[in-house]
Amino acid sequence: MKKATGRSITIRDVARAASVSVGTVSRSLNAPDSVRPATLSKVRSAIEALGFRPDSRAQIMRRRHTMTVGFVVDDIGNPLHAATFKAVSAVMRERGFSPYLVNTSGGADNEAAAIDMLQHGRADGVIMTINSEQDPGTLKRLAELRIPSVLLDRAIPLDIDAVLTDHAIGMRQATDYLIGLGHRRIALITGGRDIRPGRERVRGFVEAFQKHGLDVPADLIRAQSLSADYGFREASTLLQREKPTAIIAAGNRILVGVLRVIQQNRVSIPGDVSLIACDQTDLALLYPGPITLIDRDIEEIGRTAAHLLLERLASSEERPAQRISLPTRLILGGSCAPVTA
Amino acid sequence: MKKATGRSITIRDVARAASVSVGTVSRSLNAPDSVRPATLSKVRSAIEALGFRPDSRAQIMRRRHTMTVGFVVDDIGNPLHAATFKAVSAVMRERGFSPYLVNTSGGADNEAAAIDMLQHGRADGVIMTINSEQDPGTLKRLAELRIPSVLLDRAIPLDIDAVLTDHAIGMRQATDYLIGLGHRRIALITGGRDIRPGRERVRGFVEAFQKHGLDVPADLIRAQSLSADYGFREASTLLQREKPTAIIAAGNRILVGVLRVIQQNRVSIPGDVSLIACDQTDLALLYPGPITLIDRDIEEIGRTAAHLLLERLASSEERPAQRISLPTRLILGGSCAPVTA
DNA sequence: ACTATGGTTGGAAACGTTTCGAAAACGAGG
DNA sequence: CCTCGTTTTCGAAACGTTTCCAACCATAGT
Repeated sequence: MKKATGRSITIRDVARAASVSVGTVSRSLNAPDSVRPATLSKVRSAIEALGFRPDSRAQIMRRRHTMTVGFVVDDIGNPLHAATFKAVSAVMRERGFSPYLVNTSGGADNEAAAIDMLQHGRADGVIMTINSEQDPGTLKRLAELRIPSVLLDRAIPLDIDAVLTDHAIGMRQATDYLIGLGHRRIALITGGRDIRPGRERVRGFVEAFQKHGLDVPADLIRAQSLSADYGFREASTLLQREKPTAIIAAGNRILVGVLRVIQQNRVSIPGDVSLIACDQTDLALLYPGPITLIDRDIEEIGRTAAHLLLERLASSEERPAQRISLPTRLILGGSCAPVTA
Repeated sequence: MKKATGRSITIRDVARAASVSVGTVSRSLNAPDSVRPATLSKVRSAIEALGFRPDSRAQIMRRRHTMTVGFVVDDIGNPLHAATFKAVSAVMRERGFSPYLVNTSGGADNEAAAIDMLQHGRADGVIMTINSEQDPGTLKRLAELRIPSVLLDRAIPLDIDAVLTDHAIGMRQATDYLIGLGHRRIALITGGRDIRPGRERVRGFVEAFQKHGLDVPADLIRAQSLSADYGFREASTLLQREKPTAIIAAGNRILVGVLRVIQQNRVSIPGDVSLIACDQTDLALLYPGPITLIDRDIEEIGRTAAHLLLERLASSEERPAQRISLPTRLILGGSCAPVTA
């Protein structure tokens, strides 16, 4: 249990102790087969004796890669991001990479900073969910990104790999289902149209009504933010004034807000209003009973992103960006009922 | 939008372009005041023209620090860890550090690997929740850790800073409250005694009974794992066989499992059984109504850990490890009722 | 005995930055 | 015009590895 001594032991110290050259020590570490057993054991015991551990700063500097990949999200409090990261981590670790996560707390500045920090030698690749899809600064930075990257659920006009979810189709299905139950006044609460999931969900929602030749309840569409607060606010005013017969809480944080309103006002689900959520979170699965939801396979999203990145990492040859789109599926819970009126 | 060219631009290229020395370029970057305005602008425009960006690999190698701190957890799917990390991040970022998170998925091996990777030059400091509190290998590695570190909610016989929660007191209070309501057959489900929170919670639970001169319902104590599955299993058998009048689900993942049982078996809360949870998660706040819970200030835990680490980071002088203990408080929800019998 | 041959080893260069001592440039005071 | 003290700049060394090339050493083949 020695104190942290000033200078640390270098490969040179080991070389001297084992009376071999630095090159040999290095090779003993990285290609043990290329050094004679006798020499190897001399080196090994010197390493042991001195307690030498290679300085990864220097290693990273010399070999031009870090064997780490970054995962950038706006809010790790979102269980979806956490699950995705875990899936990514599993694949990456298996292939010898150390994955780590950076939380930007949203904000174009923070996202830019995160990209910057990863940019030059902190990570070999990056998987990210960028919120400032439109921010010119961010876009520029992404364009100039020199390491392989994969975007999650975002589509930007750049040559970058992406793993997407078919939100439009999923939403159309869900809306369709509600319409089939006789609902017409269906409210949709979701994220802003400036970011892909919001845009696509609104599109699917609208398409479902159009397919049936029905008027789109445009006044019931609230698409501005994925936050719990937004969900709370919009659900409050909707339930108070517009009285929809069904609500689609499209975003797992939004669901938290919506459920808060439902709980506070003792709204009965599905008695007073039908409810559809997105993604299997603890809350959606457990609430009073399981909520009907638009689900997707988060694990697969993570794995797909990881593999996409690994491909790029492996072969340095250029190839056009890939966009892989994964489906959703509707899981029926107990939160929807036919309209009685 | 230039293609990734083979060799990248170095400080030497800039020096040549601006016809100054490398030293001057370096100083223009790091201490602009020490270079004449005329020279500075020459250098700046050369940098601009060439699109030079310093290679942080080399910077890290040269200056001996990375300005990053690692945050190690076993499961980032746990909302508590996520919240703690966010709090840590906020403080650290403010002070110029880039925090990042590593998920070990539990397992002594993975934890050891994470520590190893941070160890040498990946991070300047580390905040962690180590599950293998007893694992000799892990312990050894922690003892040899050469960078400042803070342990969260873990106490090991080593000279390491730690931020702890007063689980025992919190649990004693909660148990006390239930006893006051007339409960005697109180079940406790929590993590293993080999890890601090489990150990302390059991202690507090036992103390509460002893204080009242009551027999401890030892058969109702289930302390082995903090997982949702464990919560589910134990709640199932408890409700089926032992019929407690109250359950304390001490651990937010455990709560998920317990609620699953409650939902599936249509157990009425607090009609059939009273329930106390730990920590303000979405689920605990919203379930059917807010659950009575043993709460703690996660933000403060994160901030405290961050500050502890910053202190060590700032002054390199040795000082004995600090252990800071933070309180819990009981928040009354609607999940507890007096026993009627 | 002498030369190929193939596996090992030594030593130095390189990676891109920061830093340090010395040299140069500058401005002011005599 | 010279000297002195301050700023500013130069150039090289250093950080701890990896990697490359040349040198070395056996052994086997002739």
